[in-house]
Amino acid sequence: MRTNKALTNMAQEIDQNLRSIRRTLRQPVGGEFSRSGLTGPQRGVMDAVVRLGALSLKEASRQVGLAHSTVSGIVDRLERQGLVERQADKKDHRFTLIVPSKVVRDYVRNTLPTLLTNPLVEALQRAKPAERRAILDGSRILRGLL
Amino acid sequence: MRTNKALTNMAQEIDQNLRSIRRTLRQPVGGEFSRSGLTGPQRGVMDAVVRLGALSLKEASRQVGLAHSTVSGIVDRLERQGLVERQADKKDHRFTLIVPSKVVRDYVRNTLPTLLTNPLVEALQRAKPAERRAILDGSRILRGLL
DNA sequence: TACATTTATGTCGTGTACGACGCGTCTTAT
DNA sequence: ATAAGACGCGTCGTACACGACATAAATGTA
Repeated sequence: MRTNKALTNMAQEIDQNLRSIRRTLRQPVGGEFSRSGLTGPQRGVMDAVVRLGALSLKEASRQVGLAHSTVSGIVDRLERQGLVERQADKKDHRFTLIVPSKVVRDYVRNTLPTLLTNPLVEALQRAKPAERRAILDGSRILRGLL
Repeated sequence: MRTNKALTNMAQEIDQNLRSIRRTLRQPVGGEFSRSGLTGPQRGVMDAVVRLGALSLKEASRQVGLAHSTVSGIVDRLERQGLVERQADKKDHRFTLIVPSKVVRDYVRNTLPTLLTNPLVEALQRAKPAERRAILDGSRILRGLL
């Protein structure tokens, strides 16, 4: 089976690439806001919280595509850094609303646009249109196959 | 900036796709060998160990593309399951050789080819040639840009 | 109304994943 | 020959990441 050998090699390279990509994206970014050293997932949650103003854990989990238990931990750490607060929902006591802290609200009020400094977005900006398509298509196809 | 908005959306979808892919690949696979429930990374290390017979932690780390501290932990767990053993290198005492346990050696002796059941390889087998290229290219380009 | 079911959180256990640090070991320059 | 540096490994602290479970609250049903 010559084909299988080739596929195995291809799989190996794809695996390496994915790992490398993931590692880079997980890195804390140094963009104005994240002076405090936000990690990738933390930035994702902060982004959703700022964008939507206030959201439940469930909703946050949906927004970032992670299990609610994972997001719960991330919010724990963001809370410890004073970037978000947890509030019980007045209407439905099952919900915990995650809201940006005063510091963050003030910051965003003054310098909104800076939030977009995401390594992935930056990479896409550097990319040629054809490259963007290639990346998007590749990720879509692989995901579909799995 | 209309372009930025589009890029942000694209980044978001790519991020989702990558996450979904990663999640699937990390899943324990159910293929003969992994009756004991090996996880993805564990399978990766086992694969390298079986393929090369014996290798240092450094080499294993290079093979799977993970930090040595990460691989050390993985080997810990494989060791606990009796799948590999650690041996001090006779020549150079700095090295720890990771070798397959007797059980594994016997198993491999009898049914070698079954090792290749990797979800990524399976996905590639299902894929059309053009799709394979798309996946490979996409991952290469994105990695290059980061 | 009383009770079962659903729903949203939180917590726990396990397994990655990394960088920093310390220790023992080898190599090399003096 | 030995002191200085490089090297490999193990461990620690931190942060994901998930599923399973427990809890509390809302909703549906008899």
